[in-house]
Amino acid sequence: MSPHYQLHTDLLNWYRHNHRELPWRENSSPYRVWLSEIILQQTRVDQGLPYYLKFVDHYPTVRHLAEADLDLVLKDWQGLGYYSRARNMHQCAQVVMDQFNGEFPKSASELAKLPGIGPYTASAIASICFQEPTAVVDGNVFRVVARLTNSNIPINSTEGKRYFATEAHHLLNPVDPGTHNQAMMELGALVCTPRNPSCPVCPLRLYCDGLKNNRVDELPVKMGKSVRRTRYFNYLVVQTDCLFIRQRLDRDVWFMLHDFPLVETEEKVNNWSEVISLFQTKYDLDLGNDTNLLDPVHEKHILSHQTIQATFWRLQPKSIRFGADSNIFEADLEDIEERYAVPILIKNYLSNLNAK
DNA sequence: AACACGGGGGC
DNA sequence: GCCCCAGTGTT
Repeated sequence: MSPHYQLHTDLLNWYRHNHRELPWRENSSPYRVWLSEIILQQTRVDQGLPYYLKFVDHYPTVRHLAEADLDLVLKDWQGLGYYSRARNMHQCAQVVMDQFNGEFPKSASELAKLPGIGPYTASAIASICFQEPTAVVDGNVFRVVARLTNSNIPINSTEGKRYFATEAHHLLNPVDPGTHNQAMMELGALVCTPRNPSCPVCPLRLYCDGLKNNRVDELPVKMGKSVRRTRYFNYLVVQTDCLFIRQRLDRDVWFMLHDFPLVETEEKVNNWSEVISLFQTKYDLDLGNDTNLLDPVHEKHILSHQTIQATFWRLQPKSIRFGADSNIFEADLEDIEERYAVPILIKNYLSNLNAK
């Protein structure tokens, strides 16, 4: 019998009575578990749930997803963030179709070779769908184990990753690893929360060294985060019947999403003449006479590693032309709504445009 | 080993 | 308005 038998029993009893009813937990196929895990990486359940339902609806099987157009997949993903997840998910579906005959591999080590599937997602699918005894280590598990073991090792250090993965493996319930893993994560989400955890009702309170030492509020320990750089985006918004947009194809944030013709500057640009000059240089912009120049709109958009100070330079030209080698094209609002994925910064701007 | 990659919620 | 959350891939 496992030395953690009583802990396992208490945890599973708590899970049985307190877990949330979520669609991917009923009749879970590997495809649906995979879909939910990809969507829920770095994403709260509340935010990811509507996306999960949309993807199951639009792409009921891995074949549907594999055969779908990437731009439409990105459009369905719009707003979730970390768009490489959508690209890797799409590619993964194609690999599963082409190389695995439409069936997900059953072991964590095989799963981890697929695009977008790392150690966490591989363990989640293998344990939940195929009962492989492999421990998941997500942010919840890091926190639960750090408190349980009263460990000061930073969870985002190399040593921490190794240590907490080892500890999570020792804690794993070999009888039902899939449910155990889900219970650990659910405990972190509902009870052992980052702030104001509910220790008095925690099923593991009697086993928790952090609680015994009154150190729950100090755990887990984390190393300092890097600084955020500031970038200045100058967007040219051509307000005619259509809008001029472009797909972002450089190696940069929001890869493959769409925004407006853009000149990035080191400093904030404050006047129209400088903006027009910059666009003439970069895009070979040809602006007719009698162009109506409107007041610029300023928006600040904060990402995890950068702060984007965006200025929307709005103009209403009689005629306008961009150089032939740019990938700028015209689309109306309806097209953008239906077909072209845009960052939230752009979506919000367009929404305000509509409201006025 | 360090960095890049979004967006939303809590206080 | 600021702080926090956090898997995977790339360099």
